[in-house]
Amino acid sequence: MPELPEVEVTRRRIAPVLIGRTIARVKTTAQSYFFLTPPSRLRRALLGRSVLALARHGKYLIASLDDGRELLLHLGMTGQLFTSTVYSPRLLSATQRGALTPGEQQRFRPDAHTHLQLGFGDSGPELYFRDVRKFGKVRLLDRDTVDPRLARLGVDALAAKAEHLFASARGRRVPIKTLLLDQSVLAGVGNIYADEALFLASIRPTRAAHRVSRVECQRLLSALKRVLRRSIETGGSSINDFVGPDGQDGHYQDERWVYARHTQACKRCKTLIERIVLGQRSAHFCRTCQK
DNA sequence: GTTCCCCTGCGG
DNA sequence: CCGCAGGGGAAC
Repeated sequence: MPELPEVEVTRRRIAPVLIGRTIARVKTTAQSYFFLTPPSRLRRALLGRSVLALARHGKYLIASLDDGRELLLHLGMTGQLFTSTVYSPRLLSATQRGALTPGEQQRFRPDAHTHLQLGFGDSGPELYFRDVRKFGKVRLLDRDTVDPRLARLGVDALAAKAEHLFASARGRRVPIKTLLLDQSVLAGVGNIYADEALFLASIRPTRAAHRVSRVECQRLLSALKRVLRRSIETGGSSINDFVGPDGQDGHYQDERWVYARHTQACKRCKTLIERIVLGQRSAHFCRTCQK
């Protein structure tokens, strides 16, 4: 679900309510592969700690603890990180939503999908990490240890240079979209923004990476950065599950050109947007605008 | 390189 | 019942 913009929106809104507060209560669900660090160890390690800084690399959030350790967070497909002061229907299942009378609000109640709850030594809001599908990840990193997942990440997409993309594409026969989604090439790009950037650069997602010229790589990366920045500005994309940490939906979905618009007319040329499958993921494009 | 898997819920 | 979902890793 969340790509770079949604993770960055989350980081910016969570940081002020997380940094500098002493963790006084930790609750977790039972062990599952969501926990790369066993929940019992996580509870012990976090108690009494505070967070000094919250950074992002690609789709990972990295909280620096005051004892030199780090907490890695990944939202996977359905991860939601938010505070107890928020309310959003996206935090409820459809059944629960249906039981609400229109306009009714209720405080979030931690449920079986709320895998991590942090309470603090003041009267301020608690922090929740909820994830229905459990594709998200939490890991405690000891001082001076390197997480192999982080180590494999390429340059953050917002900091990348076109020459890097071109060099990474050379000799690669994979579809250009598959290359964009490769986190060891550009960290942070996911399905929505790969499709959107390829549309804006007029390149078909299926084109072999080595057939994308240097100039096209420049256009592609510049389109990608533009799309990512604009999405951050508008609070990210709320198409299925994403809810901002303050409970607000993002609005970038209103500006998309192709993602999940298959069977609808291209906003530029009226050709029907197509949906194909590429590397087990859906890809959306306009065959008139993209070559 | 593909292919399958992890998991839960929604909508046709 | 089936297919689908902003993720990623491991196994052929």
